[in-house]
Order: sequence, then structure tokens, then C-alpha cells
Amino acid sequence: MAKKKTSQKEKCCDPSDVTLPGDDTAEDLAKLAWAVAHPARVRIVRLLIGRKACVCGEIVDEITLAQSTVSQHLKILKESGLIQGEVDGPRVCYCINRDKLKMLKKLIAGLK
Amino acid sequence: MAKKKTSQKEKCCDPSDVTLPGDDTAEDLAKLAWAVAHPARVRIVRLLIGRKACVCGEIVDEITLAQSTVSQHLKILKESGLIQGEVDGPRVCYCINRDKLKMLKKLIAGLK
DNA sequence: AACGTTTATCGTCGATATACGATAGAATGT
DNA sequence: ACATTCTATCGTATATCGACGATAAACGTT
Repeated sequence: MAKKKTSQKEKCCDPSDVTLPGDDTAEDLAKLAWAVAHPARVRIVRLLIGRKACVCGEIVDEITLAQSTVSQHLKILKESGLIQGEVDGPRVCYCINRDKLKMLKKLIAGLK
Repeated sequence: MAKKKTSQKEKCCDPSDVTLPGDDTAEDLAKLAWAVAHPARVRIVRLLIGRKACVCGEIVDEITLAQSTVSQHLKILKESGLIQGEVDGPRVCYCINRDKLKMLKKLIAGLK
């Protein structure tokens, strides 16, 4: 599929060779962005950030979704590394992983 | 689904009423995050940022995906508002919407 | 041991994402 | 007019998301 540069018209595109910035972080960024790519997960993240400490099943009360659905979102967030869950007796306390959050911010801010 | 606060054990969670930060932007953030929630789209965005100008079918050459697939990703990015496409003769030049990018950065940076 | 509470997982369903090839549309050049 | 090039769209197949209810698993309490 790759071939000649065509005439190029010089109208708007200027195809001087550009070296892509390290693609290695594309996956990381996509993964973290994916974690907050759903309104419910954004709310959960904000909720957890709001309380510096972690929260438990109250998330279910705050988010207007079924408990199982919230649990799934929490799982996705956990898999992204953005949040961490710690078992505390019968309940589980979640809290933000500040490092991952920082990394997300850094990667997004680095889009330039 | 909302009911009593239970005993609460005071172990790790501290359920002082917390007012959620404006939920209104949750959708916006989710939508923009979604746009960059795929490695290919991250690469495209970075590519477009790299060249301050816009690019055309070269994106297809840079991204190792079929032309139709790239076109779909471009459509998603366009729908998110992160990029804009401008017809230039037979080809289409894409460029970053700096405002939207700024908004994404702002929303992500605002996670605190 | 039995119960209640809390959370995770399972099974299901519809909707959507993602990938591709094939095709259609638009614009230019011969 | 015709061929060429570039891009978008269609059609299709597969995988995953997102939602729910139902159930299981873990823990504390009685």
C-alpha cells in the first residue's frame, strides 16, 4: 500500500518525514484512557479521588447502577491499575492509585 | 437500592457525606477519553500533533491497518471532535482540534 | 452452625467495537 | 470520456462492552 508521494499540491499537507513519538506508550495511554472512557467509571474515579480514603459499597449507592454492574466497572478500573481494592473484613475498600493517575495525566498532558 | 448506612466499623472508609464534583462533565470526559482509548487512535492523534499541519492517506501508511479500518478510526476521532477533516481535492487532510485537545487535557488534569 | 451483609462472579442478552475486503464516490489527470 | 487515485461506506464476522438478575463466596455476628 505504500508508494510514491504523488504531486502533493502543497495545499494543506506537508509530508516532510516525521518520526513518530515513541509508539511504545500508545498502548499504555489507550489502556488508561479506556478506564475512564465510560461516564460511570469517571464518576467512580472522581468519587474515590474526592475521598482521599477508599470507599466500599457506597459506590453502588452513589452510582445509579446495579451492584453487579458497578462491580464490573470496578474490575475494569482495577485491571487498568487506576484503582486498588483492599479487602477489609466483609467489605472491600477501593482507593485511587495516585501513581497511575499521575501517569494518565502525564501521558495525556504529553500529547503535544 | 439505597438504604441504611450499616454499622460502618470505622476501619478504613470514612463515609462523611461527600458531594460529587459536577457530574455534568463525566460524559464529556468519557467521550474524549474514549477517542484515545485505542492504540491506533493514539498513534493517529500523535501523528497529527507531530505535524502541526494535517495529513491525509499517509496515516494509512503509518498505521499498520487496512485503509478501511483507519478510516473508521478517523471517523471515531472526528466524532469526538478531537480531529477535523478538510477535503482538499481528491484527498482529505486531517488536523488536530487544539481546543478539544486542550479540553481533554483540562478534564484529565482536573481529576483531583 | 446458621444467618445477614457485602462483594465478586456467572449466565445471558442486546448493542457496539474492531477488523477486513469489496465497492462506491469524488476529484484530478490524460 | 476514461482511467487513476484517494477516501468513505457497506457488508460481514468476531469479540467485547454494558447492563441485569441470580448465585456464589467471604466474613462477621449471633
